[in-house]
Amino acid sequence: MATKPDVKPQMGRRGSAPQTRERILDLALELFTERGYDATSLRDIAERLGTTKAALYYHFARKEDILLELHLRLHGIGGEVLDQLDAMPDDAARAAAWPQLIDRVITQVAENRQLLLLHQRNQNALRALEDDERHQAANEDMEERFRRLLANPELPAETRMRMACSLFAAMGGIMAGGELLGDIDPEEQLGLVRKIVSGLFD
Amino acid sequence: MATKPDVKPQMGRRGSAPQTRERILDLALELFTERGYDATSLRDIAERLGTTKAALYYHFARKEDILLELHLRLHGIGGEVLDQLDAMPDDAARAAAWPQLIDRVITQVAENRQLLLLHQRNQNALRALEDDERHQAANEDMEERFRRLLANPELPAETRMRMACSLFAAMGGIMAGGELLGDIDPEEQLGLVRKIVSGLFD
DNA sequence: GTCTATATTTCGATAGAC
DNA sequence: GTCTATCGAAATATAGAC
Repeated sequence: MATKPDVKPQMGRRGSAPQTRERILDLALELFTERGYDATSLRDIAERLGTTKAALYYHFARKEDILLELHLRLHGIGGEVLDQLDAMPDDAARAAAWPQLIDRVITQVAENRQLLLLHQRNQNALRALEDDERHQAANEDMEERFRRLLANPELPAETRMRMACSLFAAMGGIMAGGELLGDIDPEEQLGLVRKIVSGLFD
Repeated sequence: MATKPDVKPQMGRRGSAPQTRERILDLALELFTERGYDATSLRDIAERLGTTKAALYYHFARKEDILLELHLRLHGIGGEVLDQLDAMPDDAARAAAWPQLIDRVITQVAENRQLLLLHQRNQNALRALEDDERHQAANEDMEERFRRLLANPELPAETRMRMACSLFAAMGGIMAGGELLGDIDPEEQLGLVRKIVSGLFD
């Protein structure tokens, strides 16, 4: 019940190998996104990292914990935007503020593209993680909170659908732009998405 | 090289157990979508189907083949729409016809929601399938053909981004509507999405 | 902190009876 | 067409030396 029952390695005193944990996470993020969590073995990670499976187990007790830590980074992303949402009196006010919210979401999505790719391509593994104990707290991820808002039956149907469509248009446009519109300047892409999506609220 | 090198069981003459293959596919579609292809073992499928792993291997030589067959159903969906696209002279004409195309896509998506969920939640497994021989033909799935069109650098950037955003808004709205807007009549949902997305082309 | 070696489990796939 | 039984490979995870 203590706050920190197991102290993690975190960082060694000197420059020994303090950032190994980070290197594992970065590589895992890359591999989990491009071939999927289930299809990525610890052996894959260890090999490409130039170490062994056992070394990974020094830093993470279970394979799940690697994905879990990446999931926590994901939680951090929407925090600012969602706290802003929670501060509003009711869902009607939230719906009214939607256009400004989408604008911030676009920024956040563009800045955290790879983490969102991880989420998008490993929805199943992440959901299994949430069902799997020791994860109750901080379970409030962006998706779930959006879901709750859109599910409110007291808002007009058209309002709700418009919120959903604009969210998908914004996220999809930014996410897909990276691969499909590679010849277009990223900043220009952001501007285009903002302009196009804003057209949904006239 | 023959057209049908291996004759599949298909259907037994009488009512013996002709639809076993279909039952496997239906259950696999359900399990693959809700827990993922990699996380679904043949034992899982066999158990919930009330049979054994070995029985599955009579109908499908490899686990991959089950996913492959479901993938083929997916190919069939967009065919009509995409043939219509191919019949046009150039990408500029295709871009001009985009609003009508989105309208048909909305219909198709709504009618094949679960298959599209399978695709969305198993992108990695499906991509691995395509790299994995004996799948060269019919490799023209909807996604790839859309991708090619949107990647054409000769179209104006805004046109391309508008196409992308409208596609995501339409697909996302329909797909998410099933879970988020369950209290709203599905037909009304379709109408709302059509109306909202059409606002992107004014 | 990282290694070698191994335990343990599970999965995909096969063999052969019925 | 379906079963029992089993093989072989690969994965997660652990033990213990350094």
